[in-house]
Amino acid sequence: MTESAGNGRDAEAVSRFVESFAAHLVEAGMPRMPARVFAALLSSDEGSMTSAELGDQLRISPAAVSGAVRYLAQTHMVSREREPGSRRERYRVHGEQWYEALTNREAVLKRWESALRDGVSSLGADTPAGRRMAETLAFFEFLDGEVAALMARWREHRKKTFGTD
Amino acid sequence: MTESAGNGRDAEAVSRFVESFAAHLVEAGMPRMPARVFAALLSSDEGSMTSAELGDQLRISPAAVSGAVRYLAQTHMVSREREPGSRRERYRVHGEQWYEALTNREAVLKRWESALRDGVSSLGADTPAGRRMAETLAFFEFLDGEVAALMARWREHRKKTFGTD
DNA sequence: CGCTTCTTTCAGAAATTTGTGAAGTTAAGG
DNA sequence: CCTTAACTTCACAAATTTCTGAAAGAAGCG
Repeated sequence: MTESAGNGRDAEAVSRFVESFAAHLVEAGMPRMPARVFAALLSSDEGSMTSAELGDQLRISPAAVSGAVRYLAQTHMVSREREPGSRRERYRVHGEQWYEALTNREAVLKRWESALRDGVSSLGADTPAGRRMAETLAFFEFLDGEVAALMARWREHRKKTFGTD
Repeated sequence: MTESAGNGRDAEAVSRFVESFAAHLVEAGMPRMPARVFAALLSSDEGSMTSAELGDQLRISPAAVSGAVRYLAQTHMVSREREPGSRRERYRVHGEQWYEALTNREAVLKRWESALRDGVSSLGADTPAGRRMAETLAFFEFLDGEVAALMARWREHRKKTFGTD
């Protein structure tokens, strides 16, 4: 049997997956440590781990965990919660909502739109470059509306498929 | 008047916009030089520039232009074209299609799905972590289908708004 | 063919990013 | 309060990335 402890998981395979998944996140622009920590959390059965568990599994210092977790919390990909009656903290992935956060660029889209508006006026609304910028702006505005609707459809779809709501 | 040459553009303002737009791209995960080059191209009236023009405007070496352009070409954000009867090359943004490229993750989505499938089997389809992974996978598969439809709606919307097709 | 103009490659310098150990801070539990 | 467990911050060393100058490589043009 390839399983180590009685935890019902092949630690080797899980670790490989964690690292490979983290690599994808890195490629998508996430810093290395946050990516590894996030992948580890996502692969945990509880969906949450303590700082010590993370440092232990990933072989990184408490400082690295701290930095990674700060990043993840700021970008709303994990939440921190205090273990009652202990100075231990748990970091948790919002179960099925993390990828919603990924697409829920809300604020991000707004910043892009604002930057593009600046562009249109810097370039001149009546120039070819300005028009190109205006069209890009229109695309983002369009996206803005579509994303919300798309996520609504997903929740519907998920409920039908998983019964999870 | 704040315009310098007779080119009808406030070079200062345009440059500021180029740098600020590039900064957004960097934040979104694009390397610095490609981002700056891309922003410059996007802000040009012709939608295309030569290597020399780019190096000149951005104050970077030919080597840097070369590297940036290679990146952009590989990711399909610009195309290279030879100026007929010259060894000069022009780099061009695909007008209104660059942001389609941004969303047209096609291959990217497939890679994620494949990684997630690995995850489900590494974690065990019957474990909590495995189920979480399976649901994420379902989300990406869902996205896959939605993105195409969304872009179709955009083209429709664009035609109505800009008459550009 | 060789000259010339442009682009690419490459090795290395410079800057940036990353992760650590160690000291510092906070808060639980006596 | 004091002790101690846990997390955070900070300065720095190490690794990585980024950009350049220089040299080599194409390709038009005579």
